[in-house]
Amino acid sequence: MTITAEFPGCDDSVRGNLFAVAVDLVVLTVRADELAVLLIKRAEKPFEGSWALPGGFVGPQEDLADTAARELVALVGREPAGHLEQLAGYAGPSRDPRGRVLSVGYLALLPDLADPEPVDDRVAAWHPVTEATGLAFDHDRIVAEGVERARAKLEYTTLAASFCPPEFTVTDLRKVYEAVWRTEIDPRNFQRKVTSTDGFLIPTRTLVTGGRGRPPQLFRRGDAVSLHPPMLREPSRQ
Amino acid sequence: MTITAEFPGCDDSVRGNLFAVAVDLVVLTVRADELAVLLIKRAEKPFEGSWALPGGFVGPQEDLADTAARELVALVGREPAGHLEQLAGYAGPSRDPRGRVLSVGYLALLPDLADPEPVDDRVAAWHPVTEATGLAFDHDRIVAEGVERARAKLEYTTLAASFCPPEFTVTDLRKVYEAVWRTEIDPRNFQRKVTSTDGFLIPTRTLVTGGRGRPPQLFRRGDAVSLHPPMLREPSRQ
DNA sequence: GGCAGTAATCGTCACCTTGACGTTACCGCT
DNA sequence: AGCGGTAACGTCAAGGTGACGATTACTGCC
Repeated sequence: MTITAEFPGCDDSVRGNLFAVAVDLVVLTVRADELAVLLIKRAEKPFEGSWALPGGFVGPQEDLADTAARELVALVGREPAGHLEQLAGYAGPSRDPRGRVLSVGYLALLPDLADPEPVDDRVAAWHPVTEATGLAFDHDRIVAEGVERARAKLEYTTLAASFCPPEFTVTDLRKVYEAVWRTEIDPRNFQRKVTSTDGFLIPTRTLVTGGRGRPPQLFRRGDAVSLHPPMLREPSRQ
Repeated sequence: MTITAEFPGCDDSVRGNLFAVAVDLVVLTVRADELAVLLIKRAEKPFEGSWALPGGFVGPQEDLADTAARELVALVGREPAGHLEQLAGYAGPSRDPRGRVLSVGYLALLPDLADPEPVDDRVAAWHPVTEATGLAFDHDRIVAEGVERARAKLEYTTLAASFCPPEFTVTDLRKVYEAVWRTEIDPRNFQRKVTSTDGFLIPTRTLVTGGRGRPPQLFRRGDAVSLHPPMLREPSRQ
């Protein structure tokens, strides 16, 4: 197949230097009080047998966000309730031994789901991010940047609720923060902060009975997207 | 030129759907108390005569950051003192009529320079961001995202100093914030904030004489990269 | 030199947020 | 009913910030 018909007006250096473009997903969730990333075991070369981010190539009529959404649906089986945003592009000249591949990382934050089904005969599994090292390609770096993006965004957005099911308690939400930041947060101060922030949480006036202790209230996520003022990871040395 | 030799192990859908990859620069500076972006007048189709972001294709052995740095040097003539970071990837199927082109936006924050020289016979000029509309391709959107990134980063980083020359006064720095945020800031509170933040500003103990009023002190930027606690654009309705 | 003008710098105060931590409310269990 | 456990509410001091007054140190003019 020749491609010289394309890119009229561009010189040969462009036509001779084309890229395959893939989208790689950093799908994060909170499982067992730990931040976890969804990985797929590679069944073919290169990096056969290694764990890698799920991903795929961008289709002929697709935009990047389309590809990311399509792959996310393929992974979790349905239109997910969480959050999806672009991370960055990665295009090191030797990042893929098969040829010149540019990957666009996408970050997805999802509620904890059942164990994932195999995708295209490849094993998929959640891994705590602390143990997700030695991945294929440059996926270690992409995971690291995704995790750092998630950590930072919890500070000044309400995205933590994306890790929660449609209805959740304040404690559920606090455990998300504690898992993502790997810190402990005072439950009383946390409750004051999130319930006093306009539009973060909508009380449903229903209680969760059956557990030990005083039954907590259920909340739904509100319309607010940003936290003003933010909730800072490292306190300002007060 | 055939490309079927590349991408062993990938199916034909990959080989038949390759992208040219370009880097587009959103170069921002503060001129005349306004945030301005560096644009180039296109001399060829498509969008002949329109203003566009400076950019170019990624070379065979280049990483994206290499391309961005190379183009920035070509634009401003020398290794610049400011800041350069990746914005995002843009790959809409019809964003370039010549073919499938993925652009990776890079954001550069520079001190105010002399009027730019023409680049490759194309006119280059600073435009206030408020007037930078109707650009070629999807560059309106890329500029908007770059400006928003810059606005957000001034809140919680010391990047505002990237808009300043090596030595600058507190008022210079405040005018950067005011230009980028399009707000007015109380000079006394601003001075207290930036001079009390450890590592933001290093006093040079030299004064600028010749102007009206009390001569201000000159500062250099310090090692700090983040602002803790941040300086928020919209006050928390105090 | 003395004075007004101007801008940088320092100071003050009230308000808000937050960290630390005590107290009360409401459940299941025995 | 008593108890343990968790949720929810209250209290207080410390620190940061907005609003704004006061002071300082220069230039330019008379």
